[in-house]
Amino acid sequence: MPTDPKLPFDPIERAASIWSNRIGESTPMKLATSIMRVQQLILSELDAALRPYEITFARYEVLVLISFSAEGSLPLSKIGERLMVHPTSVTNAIDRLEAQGLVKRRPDVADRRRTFAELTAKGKDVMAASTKALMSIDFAIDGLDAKDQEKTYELLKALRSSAGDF
Amino acid sequence: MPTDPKLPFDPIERAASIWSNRIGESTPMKLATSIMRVQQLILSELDAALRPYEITFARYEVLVLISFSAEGSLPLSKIGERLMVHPTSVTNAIDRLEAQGLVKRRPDVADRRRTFAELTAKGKDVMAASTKALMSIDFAIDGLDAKDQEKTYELLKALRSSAGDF
DNA sequence: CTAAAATAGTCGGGCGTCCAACTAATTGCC
DNA sequence: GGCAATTAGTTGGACGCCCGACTATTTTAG
Repeated sequence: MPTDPKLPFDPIERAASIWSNRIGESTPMKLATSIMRVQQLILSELDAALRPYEITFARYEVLVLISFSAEGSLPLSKIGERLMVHPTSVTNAIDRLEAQGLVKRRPDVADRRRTFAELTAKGKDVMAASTKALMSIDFAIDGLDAKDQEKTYELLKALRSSAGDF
Repeated sequence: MPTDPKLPFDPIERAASIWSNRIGESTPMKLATSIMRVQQLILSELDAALRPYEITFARYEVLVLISFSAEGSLPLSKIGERLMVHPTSVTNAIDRLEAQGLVKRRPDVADRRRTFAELTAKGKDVMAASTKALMSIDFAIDGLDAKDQEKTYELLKALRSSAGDF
């Protein structure tokens, strides 16, 4: 496997160093891939627990968020802001939830650009039942004790805030 | 917001407890959502750094993995196994990489079920250049010092292994 | 008071991930 | 040896996420 002589390093060696743990070096890429893998694990568990209710974790979050609101409804933009997802992702989620009869769109008469989303009776039922299901699963996160969970959370919080994520 | 009397708890209160930090309680869901957010942040940074090379981090990982192999090629099944993704994700990634001329499929004459993927010259060039790019970005992970990175990694490793992820 | 800028939401398209189902080929077992 | 079980890869479809572009409305500035 010949190395391009123009390059200031051996690409193979360099790439290998991303994942291999060179003594005394920090290995950000190793951590990055680990985070991605853990995320995949957790999301898969959550989605599996929610499958009987025919919703995903993404949609579950939307349901919970709406039910939180004082008035029982939320403008779509607020949802996107709180969940930190793109506006189009909110449109997509609300589309599906509405098609399932769990959520209803309601225009804002005060500001006609805005649209509220509110739970239907069925939406509230599904939210309650799926919350119960989520509480009872044996969670990957539970592999850590409460103290380590807290420690991990604090480390990730530091990471996020230094990345400008509030 | 009336609560369904059939339910053994107030769904709204219960759901709220997922995210709010009740004193002295472990909050696995809070950690779960934090992990998902961090993953999103990191992946977005990596993909942005790779955009000039017209590849994503998912495809970058495939390139690196193939270049690692002793023979310079890898059966698709091995790629999926190492990256811990579904076989269809590998097919998808290799399809795109092949369409870009970065990878070539080669049938295995010994076992005709299998297909090897190997880098083209262009694939090697892109791998080298994009690796260089990834090395030079200011990474969200760098918000933690080397010691905290290691600590986080160890915590996540414990989490993964207890979830049966090897 | 009007024109420019900002905000809210949607549509179309690209990408990655998974699942179910299917074909082809190889292994294993009786 | 021959048929069942396993393995490798693909196809089609569902979902979530983002981006760019676009419409409609409201704010803001001159």
